[in-house]
Amino acid sequence: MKFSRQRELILQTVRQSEEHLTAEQVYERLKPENTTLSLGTVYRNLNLLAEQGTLCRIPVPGGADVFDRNNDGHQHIICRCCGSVMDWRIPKMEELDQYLSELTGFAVDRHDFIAWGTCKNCQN
Amino acid sequence: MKFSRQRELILQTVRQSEEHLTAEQVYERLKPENTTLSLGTVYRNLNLLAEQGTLCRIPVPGGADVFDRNNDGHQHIICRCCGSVMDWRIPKMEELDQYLSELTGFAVDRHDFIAWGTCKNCQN
DNA sequence: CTCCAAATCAGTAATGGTTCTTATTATGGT
DNA sequence: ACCATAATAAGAACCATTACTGATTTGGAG
Repeated sequence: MKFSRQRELILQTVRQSEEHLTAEQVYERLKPENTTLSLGTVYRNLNLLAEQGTLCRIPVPGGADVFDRNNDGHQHIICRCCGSVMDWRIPKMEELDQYLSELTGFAVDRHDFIAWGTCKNCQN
Repeated sequence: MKFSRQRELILQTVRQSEEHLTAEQVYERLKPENTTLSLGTVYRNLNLLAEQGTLCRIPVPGGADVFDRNNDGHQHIICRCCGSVMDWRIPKMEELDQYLSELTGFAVDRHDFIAWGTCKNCQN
């Protein structure tokens, strides 16, 4: 894998963000100072980094997927109202893959868990 | 909600299927004998039935959502290889929403859980 | 049964997120 | 400096899904 300025910028953008970002958001943040950057490049690199395990791609039913700097096993809670994505580490959750493999015969290697609700802010 | 022949056909198709079906698959099964049926109608009715709780819509990252006749709390395991979707009931999983609500401050009302792996058939 | 408003429909256009294609440019080893 | 390879920008293509349109069906009231 060759070094590329774009890939570095994209990785740093996700790493430096407190929130989870969509590809579009990464693009918008970088575009002003990198006028030739293209959205396709953002997607390609985010996918590469996710496959390689550097980042984590979180599928969001009904919306654009978001990318997370943390790749350790944790789960996500999405606010129906404002769309914010919160991380939460649910104990015993990693053991589930093993548990499911034994019981179902599937060779389970990962899972997506998304809880839906209303965040504290939006409850007011 | 008024009675409609189309809605009834769509519901029966999902109910009678052993597998989980995409909207497209429901459409393909009904189209031959219902030549004027349109895909939009299938989507609209599947959504209605899902909102109403009669069916369950399962989001499939990277593919078309599937619909399930069972709406009781259970989880899904998808084969990366053949795409088949298996149901599995994971104990204690319903309690998670309550658990998360207490800990995170979100008012959690549901969750999606999808495990990814290789089914027994495809392992050979 | 007939009339009518509301629900539903078929057909099709539009949307949005994402990937693919193509021709061009950057990278890093020799 | 040269060259094969990787990466890029730009935009077209793709796919699942929804939105829009004007026509049709439904079920209750008279």
